[in-house]
Amino acid sequence: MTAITTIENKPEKTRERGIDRVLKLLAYLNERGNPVRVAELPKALGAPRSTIYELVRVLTESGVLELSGDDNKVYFGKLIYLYGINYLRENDLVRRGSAEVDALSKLTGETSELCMLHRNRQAIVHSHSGSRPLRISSEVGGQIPLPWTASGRLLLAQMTSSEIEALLSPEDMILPNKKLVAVADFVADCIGARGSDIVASTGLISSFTQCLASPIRGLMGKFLPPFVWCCRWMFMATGWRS
Amino acid sequence: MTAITTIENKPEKTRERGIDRVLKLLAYLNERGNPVRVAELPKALGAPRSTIYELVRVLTESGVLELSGDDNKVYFGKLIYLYGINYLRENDLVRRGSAEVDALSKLTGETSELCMLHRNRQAIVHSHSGSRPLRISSEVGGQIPLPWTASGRLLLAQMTSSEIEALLSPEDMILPNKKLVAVADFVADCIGARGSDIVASTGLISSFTQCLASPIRGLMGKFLPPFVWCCRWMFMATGWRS
DNA sequence: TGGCGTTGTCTGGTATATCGGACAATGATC
DNA sequence: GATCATTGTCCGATATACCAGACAACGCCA
Repeated sequence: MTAITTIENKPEKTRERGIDRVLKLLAYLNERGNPVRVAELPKALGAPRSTIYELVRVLTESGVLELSGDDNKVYFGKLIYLYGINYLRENDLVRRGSAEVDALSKLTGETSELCMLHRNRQAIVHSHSGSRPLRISSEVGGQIPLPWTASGRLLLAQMTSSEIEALLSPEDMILPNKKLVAVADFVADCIGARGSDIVASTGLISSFTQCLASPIRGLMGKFLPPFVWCCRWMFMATGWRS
Repeated sequence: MTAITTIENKPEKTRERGIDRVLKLLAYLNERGNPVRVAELPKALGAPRSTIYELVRVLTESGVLELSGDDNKVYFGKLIYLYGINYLRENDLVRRGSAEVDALSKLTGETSELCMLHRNRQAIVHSHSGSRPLRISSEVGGQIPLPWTASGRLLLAQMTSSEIEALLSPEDMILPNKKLVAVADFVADCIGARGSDIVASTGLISSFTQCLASPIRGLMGKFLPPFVWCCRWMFMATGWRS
């Protein structure tokens, strides 16, 4: 469910600092969402082969990345997971939000998820699948195009039209059912979601699916900077019980 | 529950690559387990002030780290969390292990935790608190001295005596009740745990507490390299029901 | 079996990141 | 108000990381 993008391979002869390359490498792996062959990283990241092999060596030695499989694929390692759960110790939002999502899912029997805006996608931070035999859910860590869901509209509700348009890529405007979402319509939906406590969408990901999304606000009703969080429910329309 | 260590500040005039400094910085924050003032990092990491301020700037800009509070403290950012949950997509062990831990906790009513060996500590990867009014648990992400628990003994069971001794620091041999664990006794416990399916300890962290630990093995009964995983139960002795 | 493309490692040159130290701003103390 | 210690930024020198390109090994294909 994730789109693959390749970083522009500008043949400009500027050296790049190793740290910057590492950050891009991690972002790329996150964007891909699965292990990637080391050999394809130089081209994907627009970096020299020797540089990439050396960075991967350093990062796998430290445990930040791990090599897997027979064809020299690389992905996030357990150290990153360990560091990541440290984040929760100082950030109640994800912990409490996850607990609320679990509770909501049990209450309604439907898939509930905690999402955040990450770059130009929505990232699934926590997910609790519904209990009904037929249900839909996203994979935790996955990144979904914003135009596909009500939560996508809600996450962009506080932005200006030009800010919203800057985040959209042509391939993300195409729904899984191949239908095209008009940019103008999507922008209007986002702006229309402004100030709403709940936003709904129907039949975007597939027929009969509905998405309800609700913003997570900070104190005094303000959105948490940078306005990235929301809670959403994904369910088959036929099974909803209020 | 974490011990604070400072990286040796050797005044050797060797420059250090930025990536290496970043990895040490992340490891230090993980070890500390809470936000740290940026100003104390140079000394803690044995690095020049300008270098550290620059690295922190780059990492906070990218979202890997976040600044918090009024006194310029830094800790892991949401990007690290996001990258970390990606790890789960390709690593069933943590996901299934966490589910098992949850199930075990519900079954027994006691605190259950998934742990791994990380450097010279045991790291709490997942925890599910018991349901009884009085219960003990560790904080996810926290790192606990190995001599304090049965799981510590189990995690080191496959090592040689000298390997075990190399991992022990004097301050970790002191229990929360101020009693000193003899290195020789601890090493004997570890070696004694070899091949066991379950290891128990009583009254280490506090009187009346018991810890049961069980190894997580790979196929063919082998420990998963590098033999880092186990599941443990922490409970008050008076409440145990088999 | 030979040719080809890809992968992974290695090496020396040079562009620049790292560093020490200077300096200004800030807050605490006397 | 002066002094002191600490913090955070800045700058030029230089140690070295980054890079292009060479090379060996490997697998695939005709």
